[in-house]
Amino acid sequence: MNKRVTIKDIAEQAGVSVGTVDRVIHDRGRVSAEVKEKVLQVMQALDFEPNLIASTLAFNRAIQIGVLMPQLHSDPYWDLPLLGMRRAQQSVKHYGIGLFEQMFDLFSPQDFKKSALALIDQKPDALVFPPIFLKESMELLEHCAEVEVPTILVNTDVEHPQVMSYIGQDSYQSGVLAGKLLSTVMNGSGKVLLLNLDKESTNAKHLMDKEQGLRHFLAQKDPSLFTVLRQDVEDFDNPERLEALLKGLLQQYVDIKTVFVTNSRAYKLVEAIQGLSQAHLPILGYDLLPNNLHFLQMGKIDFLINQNASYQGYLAIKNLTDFFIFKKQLPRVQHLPLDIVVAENAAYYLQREQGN
Amino acid sequence: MNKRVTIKDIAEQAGVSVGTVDRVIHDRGRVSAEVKEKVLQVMQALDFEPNLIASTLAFNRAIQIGVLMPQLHSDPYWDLPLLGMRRAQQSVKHYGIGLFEQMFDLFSPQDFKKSALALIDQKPDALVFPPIFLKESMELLEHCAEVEVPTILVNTDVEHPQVMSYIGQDSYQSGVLAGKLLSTVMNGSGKVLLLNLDKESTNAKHLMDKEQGLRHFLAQKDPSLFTVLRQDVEDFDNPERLEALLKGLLQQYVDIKTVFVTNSRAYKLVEAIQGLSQAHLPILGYDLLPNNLHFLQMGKIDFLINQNASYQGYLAIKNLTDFFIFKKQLPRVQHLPLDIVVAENAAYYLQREQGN
DNA sequence: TTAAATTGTGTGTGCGCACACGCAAGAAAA
DNA sequence: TTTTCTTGCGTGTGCGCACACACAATTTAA
Repeated sequence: MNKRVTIKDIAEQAGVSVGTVDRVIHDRGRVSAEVKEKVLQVMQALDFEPNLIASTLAFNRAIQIGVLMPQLHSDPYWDLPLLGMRRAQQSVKHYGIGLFEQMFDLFSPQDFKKSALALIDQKPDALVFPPIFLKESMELLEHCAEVEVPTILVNTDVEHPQVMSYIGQDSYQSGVLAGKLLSTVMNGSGKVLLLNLDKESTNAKHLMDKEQGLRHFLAQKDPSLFTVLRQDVEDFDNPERLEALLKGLLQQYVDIKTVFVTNSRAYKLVEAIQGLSQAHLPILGYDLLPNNLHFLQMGKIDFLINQNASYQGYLAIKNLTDFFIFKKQLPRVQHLPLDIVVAENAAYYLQREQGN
Repeated sequence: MNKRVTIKDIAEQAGVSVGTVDRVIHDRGRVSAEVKEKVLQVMQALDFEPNLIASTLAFNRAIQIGVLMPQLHSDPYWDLPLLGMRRAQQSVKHYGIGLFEQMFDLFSPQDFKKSALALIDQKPDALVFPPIFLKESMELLEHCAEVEVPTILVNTDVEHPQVMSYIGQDSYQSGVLAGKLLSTVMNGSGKVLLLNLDKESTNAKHLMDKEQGLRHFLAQKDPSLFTVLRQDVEDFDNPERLEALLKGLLQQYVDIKTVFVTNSRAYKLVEAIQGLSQAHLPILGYDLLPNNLHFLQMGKIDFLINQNASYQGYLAIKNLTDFFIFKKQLPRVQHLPLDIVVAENAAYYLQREQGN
């Protein structure tokens, strides 16, 4: 049990005071070149690792993380990352990490902009948000650059020097994975109905990437056996229209063997076609929303790909703690696992979503 | 930003000294009933949460966790939890958490016993081990009870009052999951060849549970369509015998449509039957060993169920940190997710195994 | 009845570090 | 030359808590 090396040890060994060592460590200047060199040398020799516990205690400053997220309960998917962040905050609050939450209307770029400004006004030490609206997000990042606020993006990535880290899904690959799963249930050939149940522009990039991934996978398997039919539905909250649409498509294209819902709204499809009595139509969707899980257990949904939305939020806060408290470098991109969830292993993921 | 409540605040409010508050908090006695009551009341009223950072700093005592694991590199599976523990230790070492590692021969109960005694002699503050040998493990737990060392089990659970927590897989459910996956690739009917590539007794319980899970799932689907053929192979390190065995079985039972390798040794099967030229035989195995992943990418293995062996070790250490440092209650049982890993989503899990 | 043990309380020190301040010596400006 | 700045160091305090110790007031034992 060799005791840990402290700055006091360094000071003694180097023949200086702890104050000087401190100045070297924090590069505060006011140290002669020779002394600085000597101290660094001793630190190296003794393999000094600062005691982060003592450090944070002495630092004694609150770190406020600004969080800009869609209004809670406006969409079940978007609740997940926010709840993950709150859980993470609970577990790191003793480091003095706090959250400023600012919500915006999921479908209003103007509100996003307004909320962003309100948040920046609070002078947070860091910022976390999903760049749902590209133009407004770039403006926000510019603003962050000016006031030097490091930023973590969740859900969607965007290229900008101010972005310290992106935490989220790999949409293309999740399309590939969907292709793999769907092809195993299609018995050799058939058509995949790809349903985008989303408003234009909100997630355009992700949806396109998923489609690409799916198509590439199926093409590489055998383009003559597998085909894809895409259908965009902005009016996804209208069950009657959805049912009619699907009924029509299934009549028109008898080789539709399976449905790929490209976001977390598979449950809306299932709800809409409850009445449609016909042979089981395998459905693949995304994310462990309560409604999705319900239909998964009932056998109405066959696969869910879990994008770990809750964990995205959790990680964002954890990473910022690593950055501020433990002085760690963060990776520019962190893709989360694409969990394949079926009825038989859903319980574990659900538990994790809630507990972390 | 309402400042956090400190024991000093409590002391002032209660009209006593901080020493007294301290005695109340730690229940050290030497406080009159009325004063104690008053202090507790004030703590409640001010919603006092101790500053764990300051607490661990002042506590200033190393906590040593005894780790009893199979010899490193004796079996690729068993490396994973140990490496997970080491990673976890790195990330919590500033709390003064250290590991005493003691290795034992995976196939020798005597050596297990000897190593256990050696470890206990070091007087660790807690103990982590997989109860591979039931009898010897119960003895060890008795010993732990005497010297009052709390214990966390990994990989396998055992009922004993001294067991604070079990972290591991749910074998039965993983058999169910295997059944689900295999039935989707069997196209409606067929025989599953269940291969236990293990020495008697080492993991008997797990293997039986998995078989049960598989059988129950298939029976509930349709017992007339799906059958299971079990084959135990202790001599799994002999590729020739393995190849001959499989060849024979495939000739004898032409309806074998898929193979379920019940532990991490699927790669041994694949290596053995490389030569066997025949139609693709879907294989399901366990765990993200390098060899397994290699064959997964090549398409020789179709599914791996990830039991998160590395994460088991990681969690064990993390949980003990929560227990000792953050005074958290631990759940008696923590089942880890059963990740379904295919070539298309393997990368993420691999990354996590290495990084956590 | 006196000595010894116990109970109830306050004070003080240290954990390792961050940071403000003080102070001397030399450099630059007046 | 005197004054003001700058550079290069050391000292001191505090972060919030754990724990040892001191000491008076009892209570118990001898």
